[in-house]
Amino acid sequence: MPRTLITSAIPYINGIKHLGNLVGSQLPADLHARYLRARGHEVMFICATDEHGTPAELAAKKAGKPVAEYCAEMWQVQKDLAEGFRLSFDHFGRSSSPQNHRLTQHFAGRLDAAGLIEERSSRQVYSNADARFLPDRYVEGTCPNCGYDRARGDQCENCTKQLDPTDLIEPRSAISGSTDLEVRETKHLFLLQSKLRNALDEWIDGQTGWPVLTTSIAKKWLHDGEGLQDRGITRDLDWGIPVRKGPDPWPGMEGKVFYVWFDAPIEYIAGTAEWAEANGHDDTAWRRWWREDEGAEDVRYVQFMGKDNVPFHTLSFPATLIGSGEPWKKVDYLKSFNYLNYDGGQFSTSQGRGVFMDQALSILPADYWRWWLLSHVPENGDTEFTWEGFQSGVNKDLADVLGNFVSRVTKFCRSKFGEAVPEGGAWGDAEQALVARLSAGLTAYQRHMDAIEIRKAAGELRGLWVAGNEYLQEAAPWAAFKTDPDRAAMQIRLALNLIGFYAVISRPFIPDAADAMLSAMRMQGDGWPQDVAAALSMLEPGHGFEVPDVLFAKITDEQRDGWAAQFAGTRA
RNA sequence: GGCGGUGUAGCUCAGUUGGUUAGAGCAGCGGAAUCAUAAUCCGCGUGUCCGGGGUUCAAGUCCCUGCACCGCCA
Repeated sequence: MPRTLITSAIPYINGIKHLGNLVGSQLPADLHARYLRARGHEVMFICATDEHGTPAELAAKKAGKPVAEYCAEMWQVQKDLAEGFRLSFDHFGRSSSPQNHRLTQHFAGRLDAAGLIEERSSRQVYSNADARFLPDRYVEGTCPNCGYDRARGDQCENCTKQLDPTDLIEPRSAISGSTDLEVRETKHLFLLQSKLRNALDEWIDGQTGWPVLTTSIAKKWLHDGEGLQDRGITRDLDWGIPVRKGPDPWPGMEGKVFYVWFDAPIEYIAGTAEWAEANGHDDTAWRRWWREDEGAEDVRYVQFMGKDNVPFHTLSFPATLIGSGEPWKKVDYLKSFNYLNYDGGQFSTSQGRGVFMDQALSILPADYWRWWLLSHVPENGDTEFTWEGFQSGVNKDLADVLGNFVSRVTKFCRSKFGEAVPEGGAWGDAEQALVARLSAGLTAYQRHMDAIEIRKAAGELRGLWVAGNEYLQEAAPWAAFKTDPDRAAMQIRLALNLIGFYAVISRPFIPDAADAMLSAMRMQGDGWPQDVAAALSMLEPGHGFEVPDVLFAKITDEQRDGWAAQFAGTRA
């Protein structure tokens, strides 16, 4: 059985994600996981929350809660929303887990033993009032260049001049506003990525079939200017994974934690370890996915992420894995996405612009969003979300083409033959032609799904739905019924089978509707169709079914306009 | 400023290694049908493929250049 390891970029903990975040990693990853499971692969699909770093601390402070408590709550919120969108993670972990603590410390220890870590001193701004070091961007002051009084310590947003926090006039803490600041000497660990440049270069050269965008970003960072830079992997914070050398203390690093970007990708591995523990398995259960010397040599590892995450996944994380000197599984295929824009601008978490996951589920079922987002996923360029486009896409594809097909077939059968698959008649040329059409379409669909060409796959799937309507239109069982009831029975028997066929192949996109279709047809729906003719003969005459409720209610113009107005401003 | 991306029908987008009259969905127009969520099916596109040069027997597709928009980096 083929084995596939799938990870989605892990969402940051400080709030509910918007649809742009969802469509850029978790949702396409879920589609792939569901598809491969349906095709009989053994799949391990891991996601988690990314919990460390200053923004989490500040969000917790703003919420008036201890950061650990805040993260625990937000993890639950994000987990529930993921379930609401039917994201089928095998495990949704936390980067703050004990497993990640151990693994992150383990990797740091290995990297140090390999001579890849160096201690360096630097001078950073310390806030006495906040009792903490301030990252550059949390120091505010007046820009020496343009006089803007809210310039940040890394850059002035007004004149875009690159700044050092010590350049600022009248610097103050962005956290407390305190001006009681001083510059202190502090030591940090640096990962000597420069020493791994050749190894990374070789590894990337060995990858075939990666998108040009992915390899070009990696190559640029490897070779541009002075080449790959060494990277600080520790911070002066309380909330994070304490710096340790494996299980041992790291002299001189007391009170410091690892940088969030060092521990976050390791959570992919740790999350799998969390899965094992949660399910009562021992370590071999997760190591067979991650260690090439312990069973992972035949695993295919696919990552999903937005394009902004590509450098970390092509360079930083591989540097950690390669530098460890241990045979950890590295990514085989990296699928990255562009951005989803909202109605002429960007989705924005900080400005609350656009539709957020909780809001989306509060107005429409998950399948509506899944279908539209996946069929418009920004694979080749940025994509635009507009309420008009969403409405027409959903109404046409789901309500008119698929939903109505189910409705017309089941209702016609009920009125003419009753609520059971009718008997009589035999396939003719039209039915054979339909099988040929569906077989070709299914093959194309599978090819696109295998290649993770999501928009093309969605288009092909839609075409298969249309083919059913075309057949029905040409066969016209409502006309045949008057002159040749057996023939009408055969036609409608085929159409009823088609509902089950559609349910199975559409399930990765619209799992709830697919389940409703299967349930109405009283089918299990397990088993991907190997042979279309056989799949369309599964339901025997006499097999009972129900007419389901309307699968997809249409979005009205009033609803559309109301939502457009509701989400035009900022989030309450 | 450096790097990269994008610019194709009213809208959203496909267009593989350059090769016949540039495609799809939606919207629009016309028709068929009436089983169905007023749903479905069929037919209909005179587009400066952003502008300008160039390479070639042949360019939306390659090269140069200009413009517009968008990112990333410094």
